[in-house]
Amino acid sequence: MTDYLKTIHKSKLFRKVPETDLEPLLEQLDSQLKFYRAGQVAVTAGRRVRRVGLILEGTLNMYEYDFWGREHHIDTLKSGMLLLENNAVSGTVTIHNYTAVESSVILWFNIREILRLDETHTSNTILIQSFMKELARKNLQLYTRLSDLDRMSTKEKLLSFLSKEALRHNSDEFDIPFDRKQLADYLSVERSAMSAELSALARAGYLETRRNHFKLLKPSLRTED
Amino acid sequence: MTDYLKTIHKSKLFRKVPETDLEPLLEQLDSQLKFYRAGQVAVTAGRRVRRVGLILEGTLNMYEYDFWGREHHIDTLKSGMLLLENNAVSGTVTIHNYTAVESSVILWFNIREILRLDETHTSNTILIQSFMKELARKNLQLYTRLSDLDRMSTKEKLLSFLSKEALRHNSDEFDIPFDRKQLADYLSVERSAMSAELSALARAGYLETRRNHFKLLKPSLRTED
DNA sequence: TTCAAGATGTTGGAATTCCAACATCGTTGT
DNA sequence: ACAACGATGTTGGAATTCCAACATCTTGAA
Repeated sequence: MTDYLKTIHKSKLFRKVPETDLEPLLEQLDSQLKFYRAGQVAVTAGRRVRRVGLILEGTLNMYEYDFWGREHHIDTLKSGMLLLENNAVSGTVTIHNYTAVESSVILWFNIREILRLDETHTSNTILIQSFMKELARKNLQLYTRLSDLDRMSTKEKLLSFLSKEALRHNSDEFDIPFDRKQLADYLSVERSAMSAELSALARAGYLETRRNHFKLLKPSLRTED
Repeated sequence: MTDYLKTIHKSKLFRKVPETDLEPLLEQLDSQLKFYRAGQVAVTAGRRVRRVGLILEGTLNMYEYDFWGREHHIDTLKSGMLLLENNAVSGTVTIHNYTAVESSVILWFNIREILRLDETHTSNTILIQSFMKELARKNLQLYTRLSDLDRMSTKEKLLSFLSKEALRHNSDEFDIPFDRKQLADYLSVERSAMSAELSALARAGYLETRRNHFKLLKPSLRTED
């Protein structure tokens, strides 16, 4: 564990815990390091979850099997991210599987331990604050993508995404963090069809784009061309 | 406030707080009741959020405006549900608007107050537990829908949704909580096209359905017909 | 029981999207 | 400068979805 104390202390979750409190806190949380080889299954769907995982090193693939046994990719989790945080808090069974795609290290800890009524150290409160912020951050992130996918056409998905990017950058001109293929995956549409739709939107005067740079155009401005 | 103490105590969030602790706790949280007429705007996008809202009575419409000024419905919030919980925790600005669709009552309270390092009453810890569970529950709910929408065709969206319903009911035969129109909205597809796709799936041997009752069929069983 | 309204299924043409194939553009390494 | 490769844009036919219109089935009220 001591080998990874620095890494743990760099994570969003434990960053604000005073360095001297970290080791006893981890002990209180009944935490444990586990090492996974590339390809090794870390978590299988169907198990009741008690501990949260914090990825210290490596990358995990998060996926699920449907009723007909087909595998579906959900997300790729990288160093610094949590896993099973929701099931651990709510004490539910996970429907997801997790496999290491490269050699990985996970810190497992019992977050509910921190909520015990009789233990109220400062570092406990700090950890709870950080943990809640992580849950809230994830919620907002899921809401954002959900509102992009909750559209009936590629055009509307694009406009939804670009609208929020403009809001996020507080400007009608901005760079997006995706290339075309990544954007198509994010919106769950086919790359070349999306590319065609972007061209159509540009022709229609909604925007200008080149690579990952975008400029959105207001209808009122468009008519003044 | 006293008029609504019973309602508050019935909510998921405050249910587990001892009844005698409730009123002082609400005071500690700097809480406040607000009343909204039908049609009245409760929250406008762009404001930094400090308090969480708990809907005690009524219904709110949650929506956003895109860059081009078009309004998009996000969700309909009913009695017992929280609003702005994520922005309040993370201290961020909300991009959503909320309007009362009928006469409504909201309890506003400062959840961060509960996380102050110097205040550690039992009821505080209980509230934090309930609040975290709500965040986690919402996260799981968003993940569920997201994985249904993250498909390229109506057929795949349906199979994803039905798979998880089967898992949830722990049975290949179950009732879904939607009628056809609601299901189409949930999956962001057109009702009649979805209806046609369901018929096609039934013909192809994936399932049997009548109204909101479904029975999923395994390929292996299908071939034995 | 009958009727009316709502829910569901079906159909055909228009529009969109998928998909594969290929052209063009940009970047990187030599 | 040039070649190679990856990213992006374009195109056409197949497949899917939208959309409107209508038929049929269910449910609840009279």
